[in-house]
Amino acid sequence: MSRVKPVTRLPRSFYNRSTEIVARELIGKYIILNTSEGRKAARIVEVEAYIGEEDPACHAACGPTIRNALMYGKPGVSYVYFIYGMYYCLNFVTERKGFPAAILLRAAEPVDGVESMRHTTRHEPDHRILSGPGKFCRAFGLALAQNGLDLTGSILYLEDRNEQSPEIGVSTRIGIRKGVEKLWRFFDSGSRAVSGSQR
DNA sequence: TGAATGATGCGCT
DNA sequence: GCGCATCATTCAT
Repeated sequence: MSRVKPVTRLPRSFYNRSTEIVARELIGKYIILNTSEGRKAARIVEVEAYIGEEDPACHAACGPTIRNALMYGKPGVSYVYFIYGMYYCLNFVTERKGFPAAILLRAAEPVDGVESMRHTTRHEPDHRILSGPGKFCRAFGLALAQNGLDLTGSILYLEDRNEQSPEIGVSTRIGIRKGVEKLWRFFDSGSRAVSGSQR
């Protein structure tokens, strides 16, 4: 007798907790995007936490601005920003309203809609298509139009497929100049889709 | 296998 | 004007 594993959509209460805990638990969860183009899904294997005004690498380090206002808002919302003149990065807002924190999605493994993602990179094996925050957004077609989406809605949301938890690796964050010492990068140490090195 | 570099535009001071 | 939570390419070892 086979039992179907329960699949649950992550509720807002999941995001309304300590960002470090949420980031660690996001590894192995699934991100789903439904658009007129079709459905895309991927398994999250790498994230970074950006926590509060005391974190010099956090966009909220200089206090609230128009740009980072979403990080001060309610948890369970997407925060998309444009960087380096070419790339978008997707974040999930965490913690209570008024406390600015978010989790950057850095890498994932393609699950559904792989064909449409493959067109965004050239000569890459499947497990590298989503291996980087800019590459992920490009493959998923995410841009500023997807900024501020409610992750408890039906367009963009995360799923817990109740799989066995992967082995979690921890390291310093990548690509930042301030706040380098914080061990706030979490990844699935068994996944080839993790960006860069695994140390 | 790793380090250096150019492309590129927006938000902030 | 400067700096940036990047990527792909080039050049060096």
